[in-house]
Amino acid sequence: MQNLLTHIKNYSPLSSEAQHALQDYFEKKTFSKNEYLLAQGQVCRNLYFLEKGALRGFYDLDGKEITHWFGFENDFVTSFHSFITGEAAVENIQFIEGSILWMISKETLNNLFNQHHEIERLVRIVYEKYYIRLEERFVNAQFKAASERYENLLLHTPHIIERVPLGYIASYLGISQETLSRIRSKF
Amino acid sequence: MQNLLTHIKNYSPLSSEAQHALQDYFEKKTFSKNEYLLAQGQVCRNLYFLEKGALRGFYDLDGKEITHWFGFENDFVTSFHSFITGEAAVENIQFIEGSILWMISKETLNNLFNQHHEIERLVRIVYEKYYIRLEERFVNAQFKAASERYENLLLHTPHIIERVPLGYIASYLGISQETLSRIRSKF
DNA sequence: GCTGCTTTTTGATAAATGTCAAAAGTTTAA
DNA sequence: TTAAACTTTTGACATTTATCAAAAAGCAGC
Repeated sequence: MQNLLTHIKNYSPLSSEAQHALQDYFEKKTFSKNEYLLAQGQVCRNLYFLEKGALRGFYDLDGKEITHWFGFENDFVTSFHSFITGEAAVENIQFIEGSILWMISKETLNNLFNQHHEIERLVRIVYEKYYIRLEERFVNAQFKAASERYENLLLHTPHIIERVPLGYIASYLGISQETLSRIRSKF
Repeated sequence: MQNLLTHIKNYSPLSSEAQHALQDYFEKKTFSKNEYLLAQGQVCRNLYFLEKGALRGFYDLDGKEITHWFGFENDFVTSFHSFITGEAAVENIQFIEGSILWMISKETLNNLFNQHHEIERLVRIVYEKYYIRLEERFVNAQFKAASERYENLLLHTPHIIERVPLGYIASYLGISQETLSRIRSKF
C-alpha cells in the first residue's frame, strides 16, 4: 500500500484525509501466473494498481491471441474501454507473473471523487499521462518500421524484453513472431 | 459559445456558476484556411474548442508531412503532448478550412479547476473519452490491413473523406498516397 | 473555354513483412 | 535423466505495401 501512495503522490499531492480514504478503500489482491484478471465479455468495473508482477492485455483475432499492452510495477491497470463505458470488454487480462495488486471499484472511486476533489484531480492527471503515453505508442505503431519499433523497445522499455515471452512481444509490436525473430538475429 | 456549452454538458452537468466562469474565460478566435494554429517547436499553452471548420495535426518525417489527426466541429484540440508536459511541440496544427474556435489557456483552466470541482470533473471525463478514442485508433492502426483501415474510415468517419484532401488521408491511415488510391479504385 | 498548377491515378519494380512447414532449442515434470 | 511439450529460429515462397516516374484528371484564374 505504501508503494501505491508513494507512487500516486508523484502525480499530484494529497492531503492526509485523502490518503486515508484511499487506504480505506483500495483492497489488496494476489494472483498467480497465468490467472486471468478479466475475461473477454465481462464488464471491468474496477481499477487496479499493480504493485508487483506483470500482466498483459490481449484479444482474439481469428483464433490468434493479439497482445496489445503490458502492465508492470506501478502501472494502473484496467480494461479502459470497458471501465469507462461500462460495456463488455473485448480483451482479456492475464498475469504473466505472480502479482500483487490493489483494487478499487469504479463506484467507490466515484464516491471518493465527490468527497475529495484532489482525488479526482489525481485521476485527471493520470489520464493525461496515460494519454500521451498511448499517443507515443500510436505514432510509433503507425509510422515506424518493424525493426525501428523493436529498437525503440530495446531502448526505452528493455524490461519488456527481459520479462515477456517472444510471442507476446511480436504481437505487441504488431509483427509476426518470425519477423521478430529475424529482426533480433540482426543485432 | 452556446455550441461549446451545449456540447460540454453532454460530458458532465455544470452549475450555472461554472457555465458563467467558462463563458468569461473562453476567448473566440477565427482563422482562415491554411493558417497555422501552432508551429512545431512552440509550446502549446492553450486548449481549443473547434466550433466550426476543420484542421489537422502533422509533423515532418524526412521532409514529408505526416498528418496524424484531424479535428472537426465540437472537437477539443491542442497539441496534447506539449500542452500536458509544457515541452515544445513536435507537430504543427494547420487549418484545412476557415474555422471558428474558442481558446482557453492552461493557466486559466487550472485556476478554474481550483474554483470549480465540476470543471475539473468535466475535463477528467473528456480525457476518458479521448483516451478510448485514441485506443481504438491505435488498435486499428497496428492490427488491421490498410484496406480495412480505409473501410473503417468510410464506415465510421465519412466526413473525413468528404472534407480532406487525399494526400492527408493517406498519411492519417499510415499508407502511401498511391496505395490509398489503389484501395479506393477497388470500391 | 484555355493555361498552368496541383492532385490523383496508373504502371513497373523493389522492399518489407506474412505464412506455412519444419528444424533446433528450452523447459517441465515424471 | 529423459521424453514430451512448448518456444524460437530458419527456409521457401506469397502477399502487401512502398517507391519512383509518368500520365491523367481536376481546378483556379484569366
